[in-house]
Amino acid sequence: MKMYVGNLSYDTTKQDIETLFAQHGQVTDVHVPTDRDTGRPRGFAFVTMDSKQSMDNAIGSLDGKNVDGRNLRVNEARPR
DNA sequence: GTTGAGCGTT
Repeated sequence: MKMYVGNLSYDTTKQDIETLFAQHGQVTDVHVPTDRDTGRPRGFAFVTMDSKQSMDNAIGSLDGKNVDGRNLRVNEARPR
């Protein structure tokens, strides 16, 4: 139950994401990768939820949502 | 600014 959250503002934190997604289902994990060289957020994140239902619900409600001046992109994550 | 790490040879 992993999904990709892209087009994030660099001001959006892990905490912000967790709060957003928790409103649509049970969030089990949030990961915000930072650039290995610059230490800067990369502008996207990964959220894991407890079920596909939660995931679909969150995607349907949050994809395209304007947060911090940017429209979120939410969909199922690709394999790493 | 669009698909995760870190160690250090998988």
